[in-house]
Amino acid sequence: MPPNDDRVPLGDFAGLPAAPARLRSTDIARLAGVSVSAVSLAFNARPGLSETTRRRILQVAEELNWRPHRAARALKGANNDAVGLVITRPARTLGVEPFFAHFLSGLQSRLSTDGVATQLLIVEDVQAEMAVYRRWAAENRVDGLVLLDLEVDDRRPELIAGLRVPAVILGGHGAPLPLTSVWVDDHTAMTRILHHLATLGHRLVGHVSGIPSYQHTRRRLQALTDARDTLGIEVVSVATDYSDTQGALATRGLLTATPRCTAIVYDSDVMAAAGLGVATEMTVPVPGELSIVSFDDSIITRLPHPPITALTRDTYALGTLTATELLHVIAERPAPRTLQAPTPELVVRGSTAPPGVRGTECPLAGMIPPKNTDPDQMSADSP
Amino acid sequence: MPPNDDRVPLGDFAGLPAAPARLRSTDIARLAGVSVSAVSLAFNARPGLSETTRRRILQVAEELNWRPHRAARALKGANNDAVGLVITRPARTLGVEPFFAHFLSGLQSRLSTDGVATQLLIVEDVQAEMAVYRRWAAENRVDGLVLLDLEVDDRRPELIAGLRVPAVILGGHGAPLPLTSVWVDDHTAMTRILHHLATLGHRLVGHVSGIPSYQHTRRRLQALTDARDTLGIEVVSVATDYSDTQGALATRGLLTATPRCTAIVYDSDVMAAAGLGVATEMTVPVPGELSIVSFDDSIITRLPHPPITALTRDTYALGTLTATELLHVIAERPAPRTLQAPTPELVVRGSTAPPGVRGTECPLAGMIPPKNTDPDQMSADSP
DNA sequence: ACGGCACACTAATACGTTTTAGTTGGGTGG
DNA sequence: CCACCCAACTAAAACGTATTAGTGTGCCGT
Repeated sequence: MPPNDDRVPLGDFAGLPAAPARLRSTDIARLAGVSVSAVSLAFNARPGLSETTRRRILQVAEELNWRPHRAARALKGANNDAVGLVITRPARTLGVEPFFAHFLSGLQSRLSTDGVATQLLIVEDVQAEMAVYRRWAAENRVDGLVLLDLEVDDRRPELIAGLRVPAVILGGHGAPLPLTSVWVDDHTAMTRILHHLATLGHRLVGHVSGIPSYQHTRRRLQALTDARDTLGIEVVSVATDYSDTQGALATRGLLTATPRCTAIVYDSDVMAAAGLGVATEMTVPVPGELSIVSFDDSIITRLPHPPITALTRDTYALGTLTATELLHVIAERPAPRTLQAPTPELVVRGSTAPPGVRGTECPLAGMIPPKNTDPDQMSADSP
Repeated sequence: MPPNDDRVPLGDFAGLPAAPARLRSTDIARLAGVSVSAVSLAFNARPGLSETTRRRILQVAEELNWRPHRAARALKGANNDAVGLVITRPARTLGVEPFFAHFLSGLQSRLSTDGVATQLLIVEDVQAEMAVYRRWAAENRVDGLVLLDLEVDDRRPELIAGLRVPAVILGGHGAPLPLTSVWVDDHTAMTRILHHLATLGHRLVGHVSGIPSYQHTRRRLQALTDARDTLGIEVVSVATDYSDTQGALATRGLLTATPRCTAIVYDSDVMAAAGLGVATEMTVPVPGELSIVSFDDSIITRLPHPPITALTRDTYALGTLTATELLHVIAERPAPRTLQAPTPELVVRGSTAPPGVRGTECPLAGMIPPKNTDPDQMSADSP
């Protein structure tokens, strides 16, 4: 029996509840009076067709809203027009972290200009994450991958390189990596913060750090160690999981210790804001008796009073940069290289001041902007 | 020439830089001593194989990290294990809005339990969005779609229904829709806010609304109109695009008008926080002379001082609910139905109080939560 | 002892493209 | 006038799996 010649190729299905028959390239070919090969050539912009024929084919296809079936196309080794992004943090906390949303927006925005979509998946742990990479590679599901939160001794780059999937790592640096990497100079960035605090006169500084196994956390910690000699600053670091809960807890711990630090640096905006809340609650005036700096900037650091001094970087742009690099890796398969994103700049706001300046009898006076509406204190994003 | 019998099926490629040959079901079949059909039966859990054979096949596949090529599988009409989500808001603002991040987290988290990924795409306008739906449908790229931000005369549901793609709409209600929809009773929710304000004694209330063409915005506006008769409240509404900039602008406008409203309701948490900033800047005490309520709750409403009274809902759960429903629609293709998500509950915090109550000489006294540090207590003090 | 039948499995074909290897038909140079 | 070539197109062979229609077995009841 000849294959499905009984299909209605162009039924008038207006108003019919029955599903319309799927069009195939043969249908287009027939209507355009050419062969299927010609249709393929037209759609892939390959030479071997007269301009008139090509246009006729495309027009017929356009009229019928026909497009090559992507599975059939992928079967021949074509691109998937999709890149994968697997996230291993707990899903609940994901929405809280502005970094992800911004990064994802930038990433997807750049990819969209090439018609590439993002495959997003949330998993429990690194074990599951690696299983997903295996699966996707075996299934040929994505054209490329983005790796987040590179750890110290991370086995994922090796796995992915072995699977021969194009990928870009965010945050990798140091040991030669088998994959292209985009990284940020956290050391210099952290040093900027400490330099600011040292200039103000702070000598004992607290640090509420993120997950210590992440490479970028390590770079920040290294900067703290180096500052001891360079800037004469002593730093007490507390590790957390980036949650506001742990950020608050760590703050409470730092503020009850003696001698008490006069400034605290937070590895994320969420924790910084939570820390500010704790300080307020404990009636520790900010910035009168405690200066607060956030390593990450977002709406969360700009909204509280006082607004929080923070390192600002264009996370959205970091996403587009990563996307551009990934598209390049997919297209050209170049040798791995390491790319540096711009180092975050310090934006001084109301939460930092010289240490030990007591407020008036109203313990919160320092937090309240004076009657005048001096815009510099409120929102100006420059030192 | 026989097809690719020259391929090395099981080369020892350890350490070889050359890409390993892709395994196919024939390779697994040969190693397991069965036919390709048997491999297929094993992988699709179909009857017709002895348990021993099935296990042997699966084990061989496992050892080689082989999995059916998804394109070939999709060619036979199988699922894509991916649903599509097209977003039409400007990419830059996306990261700012916690709603999206939470919703997406919940959605993807639920989908992940079924191994389904999300295809994310950001586009410029509705025109482009509909083109994407057309393309994805023609290409057979996704198993289902999620529609956001349903507008008043929205043509998208009709299009998607015509394309025969399973889909779930978020926010649709009223006119019979051709697709399953998950909606929230914004009318009742808004009425809860207004009731709270009316009880406190407010009579003139400002409203900083979101995009007016959205259906959920319409429902909220209707509640405002109804409140005029029911609660004796007069409401002045200002339309914005959900950005903090426009939220601040609208607030400034409302606060300089005479007579000045004694409370402002914001359609989003970002705008509410921005509004609080403006009020502080203009030295309008909150909640002394101005009460502030946010329609959406997030970390942004909880962090400022005073923390902002808000309608709280589990956006994450809204995402999982939508995902569950979509998976159901994909699997069963039931007739369209309308599903109601839980109505948001009002959480009274420090930003609302009876109108016209001046504070002490320290204008922020009312804003500071008491010594206790229990966040639950901060939000549980309902009227 | 034999038809029948369930079971375990296989051969062959279909899915809808892309690609390779042709096949025309007309023009061109010698 | 012929050999040759090029442009324009087509026929047929992949791509890797799922499925349908079988093919042998061994077992059962009568």
